[in-house]
Amino acid sequence: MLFLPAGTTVNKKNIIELIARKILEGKLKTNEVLPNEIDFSAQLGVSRTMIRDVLKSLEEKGLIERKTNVGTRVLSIHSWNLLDPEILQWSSGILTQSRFLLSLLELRLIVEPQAAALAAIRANDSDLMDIRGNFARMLDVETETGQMTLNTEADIDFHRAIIKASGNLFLSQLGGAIQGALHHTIYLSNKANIDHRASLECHRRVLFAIENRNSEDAYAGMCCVLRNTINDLKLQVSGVILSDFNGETKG
Amino acid sequence: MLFLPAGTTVNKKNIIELIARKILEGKLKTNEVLPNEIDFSAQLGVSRTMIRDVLKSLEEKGLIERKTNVGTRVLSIHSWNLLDPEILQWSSGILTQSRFLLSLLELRLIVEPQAAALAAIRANDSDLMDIRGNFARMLDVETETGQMTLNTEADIDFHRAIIKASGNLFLSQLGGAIQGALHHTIYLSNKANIDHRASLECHRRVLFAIENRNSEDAYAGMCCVLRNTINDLKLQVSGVILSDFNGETKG
DNA sequence: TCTGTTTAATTTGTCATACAAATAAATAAT
DNA sequence: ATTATTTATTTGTATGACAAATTAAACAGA
Repeated sequence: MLFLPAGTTVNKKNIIELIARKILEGKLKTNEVLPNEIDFSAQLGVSRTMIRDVLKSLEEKGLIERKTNVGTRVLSIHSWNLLDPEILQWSSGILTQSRFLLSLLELRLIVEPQAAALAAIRANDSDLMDIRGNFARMLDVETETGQMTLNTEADIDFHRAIIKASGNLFLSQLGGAIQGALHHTIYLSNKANIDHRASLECHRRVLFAIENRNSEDAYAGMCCVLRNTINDLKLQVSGVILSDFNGETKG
Repeated sequence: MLFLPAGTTVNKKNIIELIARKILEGKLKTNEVLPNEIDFSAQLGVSRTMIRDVLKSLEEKGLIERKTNVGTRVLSIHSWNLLDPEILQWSSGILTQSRFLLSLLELRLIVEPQAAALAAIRANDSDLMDIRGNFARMLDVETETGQMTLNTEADIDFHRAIIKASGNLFLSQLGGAIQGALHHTIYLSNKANIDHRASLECHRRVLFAIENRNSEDAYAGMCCVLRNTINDLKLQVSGVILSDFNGETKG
């Protein structure tokens, strides 16, 4: 039985998110069969039409599969469309699991330095203004404790602006996908309660490199930024990019 | 007025593909408004229910946007979910446009060498068997003209197996997305009617490197493979990864 | 004539119901 | 026991009606 949290308005978006989160968090397990459409709609107090719309959305995201006379089955993580921005946004619950989080950081390590290098080559005036502006906003910090903290939203926008400036259609899409995840890694990083002076300097280095059309340094600077993030998260990583997941075996 | 090609059965999948291709090929231009649901369903001879299902799919892929009393508007390429495997598969028509094709090759240059390096570290026995098997299949060539050609499907599977062996959840997803595109670049490459002996040797180098757990060489080998592809396509590329798109300006 | 408000028209969104198609499970026939 | 047939269940499609949202038109007032 699934229920919307009290006070939540019953609409399509909320129902989709409710079910999606249950699946992503593992409350609804792989191969588990959901109620049939009639019962399901009755349980949630909506029409079958709406439930079908909801299930269609979840199906397109690779979370479920529907078959006549079988019903709606939950698919495994290998079928999930992890790059879907909404999926990432709803994945806060599983982002602490190392396999997932490390895969994500690994992706960032692969993509973002190259994106920064390309941005150094291709960024136009508008792109530069965006990147510069977001860097400036990062400094708007409330120094309550005197410790150096950064503006999370500006940090995210900074990374996004660089990916956009890379001028690559597919990287831009990944940027959209990474955004939700960035939010969480940065959040976790901030929660780790670490002084971000070093990180800020790396960010500045990236900005300068892009402004000076120095793609090698942009690449190196972005590596530095990400290495800082990894250190902040106290994750054990090594190897070419990131080595094996702390001895975890693959699925 | 949209019509399905003669002989095509009228079902959801075909209608989705029909409209999607029209949008991807530019026959339906950005901001263009499609017929309302009633008229549209009448034109295609299906129910409004089905048209709504079709439009919902297209909406989730970022191709269109629906608004009350405005109708269904075609969105610009920046909203398209380019990483969706189906979108890539249907994009054959625009894959010859340099901006799109180069963005794609660039993505492969960024992702695949790193994936090969990771595969060298993490591939298990099953992964190795897959990679080895696909390489072997590449050699099953019909040497009609005596010229060296490769088995396209095996080639694709080879790349896919490596990305899968990287053990990274997100790279695997990209692999699925890249697959359709791989098909086309390899197709174009084959059409270029070039001797693939050199390319095959690079592939072999990647296989050996992964088998010997030599990630640096796996990385270098994959770069070699891709550089071959780029040469085959006779594309002008330079710079850190790939330089500016032959003087094209960004949008 | 211009401006702001109200009204009407259009289009998507939701609901209810009925039936078709597909498929798994139960049953009967050999 | 095996195979074919029937039956039941579940999703898929069709239809018609109304709700909700939003644009466009009509209109009133200055």
